[in-house]
Parts: sequence; structure tokens; C-alpha cells
Amino acid sequence: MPKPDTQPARSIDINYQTLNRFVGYHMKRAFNVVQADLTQTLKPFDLRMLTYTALVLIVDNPGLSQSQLAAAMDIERPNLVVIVDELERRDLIVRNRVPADRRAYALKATLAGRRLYEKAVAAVVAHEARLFANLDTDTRDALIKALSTVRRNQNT
Amino acid sequence: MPKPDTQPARSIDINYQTLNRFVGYHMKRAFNVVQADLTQTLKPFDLRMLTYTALVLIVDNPGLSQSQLAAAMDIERPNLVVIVDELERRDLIVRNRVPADRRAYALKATLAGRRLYEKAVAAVVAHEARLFANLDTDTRDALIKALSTVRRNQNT
DNA sequence: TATTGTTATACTCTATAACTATA
DNA sequence: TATAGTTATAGAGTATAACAATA
Repeated sequence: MPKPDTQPARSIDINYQTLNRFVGYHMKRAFNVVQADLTQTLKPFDLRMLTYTALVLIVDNPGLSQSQLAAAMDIERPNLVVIVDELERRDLIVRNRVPADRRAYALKATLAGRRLYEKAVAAVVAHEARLFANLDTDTRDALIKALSTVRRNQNT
Repeated sequence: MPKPDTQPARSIDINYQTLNRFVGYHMKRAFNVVQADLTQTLKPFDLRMLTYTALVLIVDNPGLSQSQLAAAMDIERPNLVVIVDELERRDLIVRNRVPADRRAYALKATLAGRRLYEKAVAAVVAHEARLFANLDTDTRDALIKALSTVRRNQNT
């Protein structure tokens, strides 16, 4: 396999033999691609993955508390505060005091929040269609099923 | 579906209908599990994902430069410096000047580095066997193939 | 006592600009 | 001028301790 005499900026030909054996490595590389594309997809809406996920969960679960949302997002409560702050400052959600438990807030999306949700979700649907275009429906379902199985092995 | 009268700390029953439609969401959740477990797996060796990956690539590609390693790891050159610093400080690798190009370093693992590599890789093999125990070989191969396909869609 | 939301803080990972020494 | 490695720095994301208000 002869290389051209004038090497194109010292061609690199890295050996990945060890890393390629690991599923986790492939997951990281693939997820990096998805995340980078999703970040670009959400940028026109001024949303990050975290603010997007929070907005989606609040729209789908009106009235949930910050503790519940943090648990659903698998992040610590302190880290959720700034996320909810941002959504509230942009009038996408409201924090309503719960009469039955005055420590907690009931989070609810505003009309503007629901409208942004609709637009952002549509954009993410298009982003997924683009990124997973080469996978037929069966393969995609199998991928989701395998990923869910991995997640269920968490406590093993 | 009646709930018990005495609710166990206000049982949460979050609606994930929107997020569950997205492959990327399942990838993130699964990868979080894998990453958390891998972090614990590498802790006894005083390695993080980045130092582990760098060590593996240096062992498998003796003499490669920091630029090549950064490209292989998909990180910026400045961020690699501290990683290589740490591996060198622990005498796991050496930075040799390249006579032909005195700007570059040729990275090489020491004997101690190759020994730690052997132990860490064995631990990661066990970690993967544990995490992906519920997936048969065919499913695992299909998962890797699907993830590789996603990665190849990067420039679409 | 325990829990909700909060502040402060720290650590990791990531990204960019600008420098040095070589080429 | 361009590249390899470096420094400094700033931004995300994440994790823990400790506090006020409320239960």
C-alpha cells in the first residue's frame, strides 16, 4: 500500500484496536455527534439540551416540582435552579406556590413556553430524521431497545 | 389503577411521552449509566476516561504526536496538554523530542504505563461484560453497527 | 427531624486566543 | 507563513455542604 511521495501533511493512520472492542467507546463517539448536532438544532430557539429537556418535561407534566424535575432529569437540585431561573426569566414557565405545601413550586409552561416547545420539538424531530436516516425503523427500534436494556442494568 | 391511600412520599409518575420518542434521549440516558460505571471502574487505577483513553491510544500507537492524539481523541490540543502532563508525571509515558521535527513530541508508554494499561483494560472488559450482560453477541454487534452508522452521518 | 428551594463552591470537560520555538 | 506545543481564560455541566422556610 504505497503512500504518495509528497505526503499530505503527514497522513495519520491511528490504530484503534483496543478502543474499538468496547461498546461504551462507540456510544460516546456516536453520542458526541448527536449532541453536537442537537446543540446546533436548538441554538435558533436559544435553548440548550438542559433547558430544552426541562421545558419538555414541564409541558408534559404541568405542576411538577423542582425536586421531581431534577429527579426526572437525573441532575442535582442545585443545578436545576439556574435552569428554571432562565426559563422563568424568559417567561416560558411560571413558578406557582403550592398551597398544600408552601415549600414547593408548581412549575407550569406559559403559552409562549408551549409555543416554543412545539417549534423546538418539531426541529428535534427533523434533526433525528436527518441523523438516523440510514437506520430503518426496525434497526432504530432495536437500538432503542438495546439502549433501554443497558440503562436497566444500572444497579447490577 | 388505584394508588395506596397513604402515599409513599408523594409518588412520582413522570410523563416522558415526548422525550421517549427520541433516539438521542435514550442514547444520553444509556451513556450516562455507562460513563458513571466506567468512572468507578477506572478509579482504582487513578484514571479518568480521558487519561485512560490517552494511555490506550499511546500504547497502541507508540511515537504519535500530541496533535495526532488530540485529533484521535476529538479534543482540542490545549486540553490534551494537562492529560499528557499527568501521564508523564506519573511515569506512565515519556515525551521524546522528534529529531526530524524538533517542535513535536513522540509519545511512548513506559513499562509502568503498559502494565497499568493491561490492568485497566482488563477491568474495563469486565465492566462491559457486566453492563451489557443482557445483550447477546448479535444484539451487541448490531448496536455497535448502528452507532457507527450514526457517527458516519456526521457530515450529512 | 425531614424536605424544598437556594447559595456558594469546586471540579471536570470543553473551547478560543495568543504566545514560543521551531519548520 | 505555518505548525507543535503551551499558557491563560472562560464557559458549560456536575457534585457536595450548608442555609432559610416550611412541613
